[in-house]
Amino acid sequence: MGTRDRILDAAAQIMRERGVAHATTKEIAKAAGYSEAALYKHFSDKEDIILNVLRYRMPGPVEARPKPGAATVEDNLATLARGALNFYQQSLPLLGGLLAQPQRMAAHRDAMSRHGAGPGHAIAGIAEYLRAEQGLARVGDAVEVDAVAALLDGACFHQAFLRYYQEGPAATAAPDELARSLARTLARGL
Amino acid sequence: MGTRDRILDAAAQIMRERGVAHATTKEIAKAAGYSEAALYKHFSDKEDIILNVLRYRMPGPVEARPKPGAATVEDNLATLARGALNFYQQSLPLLGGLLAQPQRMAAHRDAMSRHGAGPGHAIAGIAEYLRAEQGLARVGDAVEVDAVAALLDGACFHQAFLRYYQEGPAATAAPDELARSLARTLARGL
DNA sequence: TGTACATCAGTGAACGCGCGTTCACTGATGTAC
DNA sequence: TGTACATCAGTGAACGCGCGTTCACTGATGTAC
Repeated sequence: MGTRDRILDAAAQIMRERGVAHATTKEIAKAAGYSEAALYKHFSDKEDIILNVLRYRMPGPVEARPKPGAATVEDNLATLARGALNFYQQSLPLLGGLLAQPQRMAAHRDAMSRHGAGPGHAIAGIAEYLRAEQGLARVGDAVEVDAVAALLDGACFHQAFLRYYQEGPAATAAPDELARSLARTLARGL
Repeated sequence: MGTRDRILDAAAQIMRERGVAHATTKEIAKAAGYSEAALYKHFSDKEDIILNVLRYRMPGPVEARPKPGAATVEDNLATLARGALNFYQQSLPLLGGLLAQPQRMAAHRDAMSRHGAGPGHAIAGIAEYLRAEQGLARVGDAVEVDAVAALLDGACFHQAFLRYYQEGPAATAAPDELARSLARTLARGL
């Protein structure tokens, strides 16, 4: 693993565990095992480090996309909810730093949209899955799939936020029953 | 209006419009129309100012609690959604600053819980309303009202976040159709 | 009414500190002949 | 094989800056006699 990666890993870890405010050049260098000066051999400035963490150290998008037609729709929604809860629980501490500085947020947003990623992307994925199920007649045609996706993803985002708020960086994982009850409730209207 | 209030107003405005990172003693004092030294006649330190903003300059909790039994449940959910969207859109910029510093978050959480307030409080209000409707047989007994409340409030929180992320501090209000489609979709399963 | 003193909101200027950043430098590795 | 030079990752020490904070002070208002 190269120096560059080690620096990004160190910065990401500090941001996650102690918040962006603690991610100073001194702390990042110390955690990475280099001098502060070394940071500047690999990044143009500190902002460059932070933005690269935000770009390349965000947890990957949810892996397990359920197959339309397989299992039950309710179970699949629960799977999606579990993935979203997990994703948001990992990425919130990094996103949090963005909110503190609207101008950094703008830089991040532009970088992400060129990337085709960013928050809100998950909603599109859930809606896409639901539309496929609509094609298979397992979800009613009158169902507003975008609203369902917004409800499910939003609830997961909010729950992740609440857990982070209440327990801090070391927050425990949300109980599996949460994902199931959200899916169960939404499935009633499909 | 006293000096103390003017200082808190100035700090709140800066935090909302430019982020906590810009809420320095210099900027706060300038916006309030006093010297920096004056801040210390009214607050013990800067942290004290920030925490007081978080406590007393958060938008008030949602005002319009719909009456159980009146109108339709769906309309009432839409009203609750509108209130939540509005509330979160105003308070997110302030909450954002908390996420950047877990230790400040802890201080805020303790202060809020002693207060009986804080994020997540809205969910309890929505669930309470739904339970009342259950008593009136306008909502099925099998409905998990806590899940419905988590979905509705979570979606509003998330949408407010997405708008803030995409448009910054001057984000426009969410379209009314959003609140209605969320309510409509949830009402299908009641 | 006048005098002497107390109180207190607010100030200008300075302070130390930690931050991000840059500097001249080192020492290891590669390369030309 | 040995010598001379180039390259480059990484360093220790210093830099300037903006931050939060404190200091001695002012000037207005109140109060006792």
